[in-house]
Amino acid sequence: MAGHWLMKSEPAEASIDDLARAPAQTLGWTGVRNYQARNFMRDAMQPGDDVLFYHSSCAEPGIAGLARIAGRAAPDATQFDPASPYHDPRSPADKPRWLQIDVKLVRKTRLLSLREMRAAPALATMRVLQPGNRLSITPVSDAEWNAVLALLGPGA
DNA sequence: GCCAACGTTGGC
DNA sequence: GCCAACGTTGGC
Repeated sequence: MAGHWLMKSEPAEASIDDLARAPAQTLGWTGVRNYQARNFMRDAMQPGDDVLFYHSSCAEPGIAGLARIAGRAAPDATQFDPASPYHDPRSPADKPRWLQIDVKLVRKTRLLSLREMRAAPALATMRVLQPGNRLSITPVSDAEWNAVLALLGPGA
């Protein structure tokens, strides 16, 4: 069975609508600058894995759509771009420190708000809901994935 | 290896 | 804008 993940994005930077408008409805997930999240991309994420696309740091945080991992982890070019806010001068060119992975839209859903997620007992175990969690990529269990789909409702 | 200082995240 | 939680840095 494919793995499941929740990936956070600030909609001001990359929203579910940006993903829908992207060529092949696919975006490279760049800008991850946390080792744990990078290691998920490098070691655990597989093409075909399911993704909950989560909007963070915005007026209505929550799950905004479903997506899928569309490739393998590869060096994130923004780390070598001095003009990028994600530039990392300490990353060796011959041994890139940061990775990205392609994410392809499955479909936009209704917004499953953070408030609604917190209110759902079936989602209480979700990593993203744990106090103090800041990871931008977190694993999602089969049960959590199914519970999210059930909450999204028919047609989701 | 410790740990204080600092920067970032992200909901509110 | 606030602030708590967390990760990273760097001096020692």
